[in-house]
Amino acid sequence: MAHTTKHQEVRERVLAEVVATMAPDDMLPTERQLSERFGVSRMTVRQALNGLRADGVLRSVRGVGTFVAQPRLSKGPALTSFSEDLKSRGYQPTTRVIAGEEITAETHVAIELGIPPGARVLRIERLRLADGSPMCHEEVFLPASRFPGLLTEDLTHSMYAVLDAKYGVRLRRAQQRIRAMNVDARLAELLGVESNSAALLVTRISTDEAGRIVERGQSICRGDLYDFSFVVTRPD
Amino acid sequence: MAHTTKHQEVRERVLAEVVATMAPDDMLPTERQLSERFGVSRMTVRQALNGLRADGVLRSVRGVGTFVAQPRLSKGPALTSFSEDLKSRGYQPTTRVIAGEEITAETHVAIELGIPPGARVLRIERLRLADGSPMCHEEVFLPASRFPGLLTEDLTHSMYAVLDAKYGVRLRRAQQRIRAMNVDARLAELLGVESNSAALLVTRISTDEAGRIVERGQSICRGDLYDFSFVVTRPD
DNA sequence: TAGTGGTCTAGACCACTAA
DNA sequence: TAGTGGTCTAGACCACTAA
Repeated sequence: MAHTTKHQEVRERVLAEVVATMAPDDMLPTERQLSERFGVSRMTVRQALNGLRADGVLRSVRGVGTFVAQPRLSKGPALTSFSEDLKSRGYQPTTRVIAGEEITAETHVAIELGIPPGARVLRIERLRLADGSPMCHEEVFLPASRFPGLLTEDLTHSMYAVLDAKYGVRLRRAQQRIRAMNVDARLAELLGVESNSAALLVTRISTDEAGRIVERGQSICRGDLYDFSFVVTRPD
Repeated sequence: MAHTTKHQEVRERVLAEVVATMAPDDMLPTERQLSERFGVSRMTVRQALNGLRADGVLRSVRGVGTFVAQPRLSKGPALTSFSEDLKSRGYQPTTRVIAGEEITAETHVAIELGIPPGARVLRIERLRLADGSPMCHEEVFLPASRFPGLLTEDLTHSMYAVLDAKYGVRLRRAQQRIRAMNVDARLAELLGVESNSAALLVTRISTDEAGRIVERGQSICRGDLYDFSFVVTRPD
């Protein structure tokens, strides 16, 4: 893993050299000590620790210190690929690639990807099926510069697996948004439903382990076959 | 709202004085300009903007600028009432009670509530509006034995607040399920949309702090006005 | 080249705790 | 009082873009 910034390096070293040797609730060296030890300013240490605090690895108490957190139970829905999802439910996932092309990003896509407007992006349009029945229509945008040759890969299975195997990119989290929509005639035909049927429109912006935006994806899922379940809790 | 830090104040002022006057994809003043305008250092501006970036309000591109993100009038993963949701976004929530009655539970409702089939339940049907526009249609079932007199209460505001104030029942978590549906003619008229429009159908089973099931609710939310946003993470 | 956001420094002071 | 993390400053340089 190539690190480009000091705070990323500090983060890795804190994990490997400090946290790894400690138990939950142990107190870390102070920020000033870590700053001296790693030869960086305290603000840089804080940038590294803030990431670990946000990820639930550490927790800090003002006036006291910074502690190793209890190992976190995974909460909330998981980021899984369509292929994984269906396999774990006993279906046979297949994929029909409708389009794979390199184009100039529209403004809003570029901004969502965090790249300059006018930059080149890969657009991949696929139909995902379960046991041969269309389940959802998927359109994904990725920065072209980061994934050279992706379009020549086999995209009839998990694209996420290709990103990992070929580019070493592993998705870590995604911001998802769910809306309802009526499908138009073209989508209706692709999905095998009547025109104007209700569908779930799921858009997501996925980031890798370094927090960089990897893809902007959009899935249009058949309303009669798909639902999303999750638990919500009351904030205290 | 009492602000304790400069960057919180900067955040509020950026929202109120800058973002509020702009459209999605518009570019904000530069960080250096904001720093001068608000009389704080650039690092403090960045702390404020970083929060807004994390919240999806802004998006930045290195070498280019910082932009207003597409708006999301979205519901997060917290269990909040419709009334709370809308107030926190600056809308005026109102409620039209369509029905409030005590009936014999249908089998599947009883089972979802964990009460004997044939037990009495309260059925409350309401239309929820924001600034006078219909947002969603709500149908809630509660065990009648636990909430005597609920139907005579004022149900034109938050029902959850009534449950708390009158019965000491506070909802703690809910299992939610989101699907897409086409609205029928009656719902279309209530919601002020065309017949067959897509809507989000959200069903939930809510439990109190003791883990007892309190309600089985169903909201049909206008697809053009509502969405659900949440973050998913990859399990390790 | 000029301008942007991203990172980093070497301090300073503040709020809070006594882990 | 001593020590911690939290905030903030006034710079500097870097990576990147040409919105």
